[in-house]
Amino acid sequence: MAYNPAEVEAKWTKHWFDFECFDLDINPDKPKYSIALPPPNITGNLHMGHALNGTIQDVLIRLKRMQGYNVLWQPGTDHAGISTQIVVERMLKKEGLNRRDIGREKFIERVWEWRNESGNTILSQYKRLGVSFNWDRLAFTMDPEYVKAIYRAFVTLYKDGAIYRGNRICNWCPRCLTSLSDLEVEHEEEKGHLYLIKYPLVDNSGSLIVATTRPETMFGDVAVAVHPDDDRYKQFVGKKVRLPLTNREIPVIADSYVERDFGTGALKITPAHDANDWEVGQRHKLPQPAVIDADGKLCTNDYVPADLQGKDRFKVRELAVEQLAQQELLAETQEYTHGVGHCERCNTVIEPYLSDQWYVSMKELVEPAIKAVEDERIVFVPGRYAATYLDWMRNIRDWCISRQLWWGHRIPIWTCENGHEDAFEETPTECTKCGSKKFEQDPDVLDTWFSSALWPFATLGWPEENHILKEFYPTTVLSTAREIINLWVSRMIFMSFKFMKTIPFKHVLIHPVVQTPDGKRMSKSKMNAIDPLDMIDKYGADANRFLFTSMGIKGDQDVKFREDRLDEYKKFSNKLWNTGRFVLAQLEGYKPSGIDASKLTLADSWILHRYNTMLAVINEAFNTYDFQIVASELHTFTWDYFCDWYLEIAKIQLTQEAEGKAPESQTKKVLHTIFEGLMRALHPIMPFITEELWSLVPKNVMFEQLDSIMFAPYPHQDDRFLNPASEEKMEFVMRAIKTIRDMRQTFNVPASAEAEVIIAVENPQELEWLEAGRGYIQRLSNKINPLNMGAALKSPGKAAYKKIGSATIYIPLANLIDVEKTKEKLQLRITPVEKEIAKVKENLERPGFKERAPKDKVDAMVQQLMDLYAQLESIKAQLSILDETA
RNA sequence: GGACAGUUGGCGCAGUUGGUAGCGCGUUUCCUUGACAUGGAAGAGGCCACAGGUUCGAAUCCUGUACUGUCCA
Repeated sequence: MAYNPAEVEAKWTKHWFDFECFDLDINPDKPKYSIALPPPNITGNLHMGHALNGTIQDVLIRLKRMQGYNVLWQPGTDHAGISTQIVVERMLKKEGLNRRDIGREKFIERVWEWRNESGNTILSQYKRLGVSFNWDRLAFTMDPEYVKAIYRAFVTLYKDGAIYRGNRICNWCPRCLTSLSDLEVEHEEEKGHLYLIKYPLVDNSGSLIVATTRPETMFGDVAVAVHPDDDRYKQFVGKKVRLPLTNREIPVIADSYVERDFGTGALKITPAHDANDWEVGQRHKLPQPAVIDADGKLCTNDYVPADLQGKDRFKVRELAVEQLAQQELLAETQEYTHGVGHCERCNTVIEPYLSDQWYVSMKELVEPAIKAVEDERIVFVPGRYAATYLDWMRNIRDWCISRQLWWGHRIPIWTCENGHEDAFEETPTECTKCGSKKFEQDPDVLDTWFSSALWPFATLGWPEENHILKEFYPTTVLSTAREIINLWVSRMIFMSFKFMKTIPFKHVLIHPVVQTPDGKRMSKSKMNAIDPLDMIDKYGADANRFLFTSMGIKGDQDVKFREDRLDEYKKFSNKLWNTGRFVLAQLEGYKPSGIDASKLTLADSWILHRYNTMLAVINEAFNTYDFQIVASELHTFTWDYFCDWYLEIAKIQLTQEAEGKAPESQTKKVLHTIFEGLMRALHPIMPFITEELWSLVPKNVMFEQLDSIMFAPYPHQDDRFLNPASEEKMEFVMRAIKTIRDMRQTFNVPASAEAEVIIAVENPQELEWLEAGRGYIQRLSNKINPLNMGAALKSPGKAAYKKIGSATIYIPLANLIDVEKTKEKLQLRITPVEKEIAKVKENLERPGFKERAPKDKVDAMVQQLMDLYAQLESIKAQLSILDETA
């Protein structure tokens, strides 16, 4: 019977909500653990990054809840100024309207309507993953309480002089019609051209050739700059050139900003349309004529030739180049690849634009935030990302926080009729300076990241001081993507120091980027993104979560997404399911009770030992966020040890017991202990299937009362069941079994044929071990009859044989096999062993080895060589026996 | 241009302090045995990107090169 994830997932999602399992429960006696979910944007859809990150956080939250912590996982969304505005503007466009047609107030109403209908899509998508958010605490950056926090923060910073208005070049998106911070600009390598343009000297003594990628800005040129030490141009400094196409005269200046090796070493200076040029212009007190407007069109003013006014900047680039060529002022056009800034949201090419914007001064804010990471009060995992963060923070520039949008938090700066400007947390009634009652509010809104920067404490109620903030702040872990380190993590840290006087979180987990199977970044525009919801439909939420867990944190930067890995974990879900069906069938009517350690069989002791050592390993791996280890340990234990070996042995023990051939065993108790515990151990990773199976397992009274496995304790190593000796014994027995299986196949003994097996054992201890495992050997080595084991047994003559330890295993071949085929198979085994022997011999005979290497290493290698010789001899002897048989 | 990371069997990845290279998928052979064919058993398959260096010994440590990816300019 196959596992059906859809059914189980729907059932338990409903149960968890019906029983309010996800509501915040504050128990003052428990230690606290908290995580603030990086708020997805209301226009977003769940992508692989969300799914991976959501899984990591949920694994931690479920683990800590089971480990007895009082956990808070704060969910919510952010209002995403630009993205949301774009979405609603697009809807208006379909109605033939734009936002100015309906006005600011109506427009914002429309945005709220859209948000209330569609803004929680991503949260319901998260639900499919099984995340255990505190769903009763959903927050939104436009909630009235949250807005209070933003205005408190803004006004405080303003009063402290940390927020100021600046007139300078900002990143401008001519499509969104707003400024952007440096981080919202994406640089892409693009093939363009480097145009070499002749600027004739006014005194007719020749011309300077300047290099530019943007000839359309030339109308705003106010100078040509050369490096002061550049001998090629020294003589021209102070002279004037005539700006082509306009005939305006501009000076040649010297500035060490110019790179002599770039282009021709002569640079046009356009202060209004280039950030670096703006600085050069400031130094030389040059004017800043604007020639491109907010829409990205050439201005209608005296600087721009009449025939180009009002035309698009890219069109003008073509036209200008054409005209220059006609006038023989275009010296050369070179192919040139360079980085071009694009709007992160709409991909329009960014236009550097001179305007008034609001800035946050970073210098002081950043200081404690840098120190906290240097002192490791905040730890990045993997640690190398601390360098990324510190590098950014140490070279940080002031933050442009105003956006020319309507959707967002309107900047709370008000100016009275007499021109007095101030910041207010609430709409002012009276000017603080002149008592005027007439005000106008700044039209711009705040950068969405300004509000996100307050997320960890604003969601907990700040600026109100309440017990939740007190109990759960600072949060424990922040888990996020690395491209967000500068954009968000850094800002949360300095805002937390400013307003909470402490760190916002202790550990910052940076998860890998989920790439396409061929190692490319997934993106909607490239149409190569894989939808995690499709994957959940196809393979189940638990399989997806297991995959994400195995991608883990560890040290990886990128992981390639491959669907066949999901298929593997779907199979694992199915394996668990069927294991559950088998175990539950055995446990019908079983009442949990303690294990009597004195009655354990070899296999019982062994599996209990393995189980408990695994628990120690995964608990340790969780502490170091090494989720790969957690996933692989659980997978290996479940499948390779519990299913492949113990369950098969349990069948033997239970049959013998049922037939009265053995005394009452501990088998059911062991099956119960391990299976029940395994469900709890797997639960943080695979919440659905473990909840279903656990609900069916017989449980003790305490567990029976719980609404969910998520409230049961997480298993940990129980020292009473540690038994390393059982491992040594059992491994020897398993080796014997594997050897017999191998021999049967090597010698082509048909699976249906009963074979006699004789094991001669010199070492009495090994004989004892094999005797303890006699029943297992007989059954698991397939159709063995009879099985003779003893110290003084002799070779039965014409038989296949193989040595393990002091034991020689014989299988009389009689008429069981095809001699020629078997010889071929054996021949193939000689070369690898001979190669190995040569390698080890080379090691041993290497000059200096025996003298310098530690003795145990030398001994081990000698032993190894002897084993290899024995193997080789054995194969050769087998061949000669086969020859005789033929 | 600067920084970080990766390069191990056909594919995706593990390899802790240097000491016979492991796992999953795929592949070959065998097995319709009452938990599971989304399964079980046994195999085949690798000079660990390249070039130097340290060492008795390097996938592992150091230096450089190439390619891939990401972040920041």
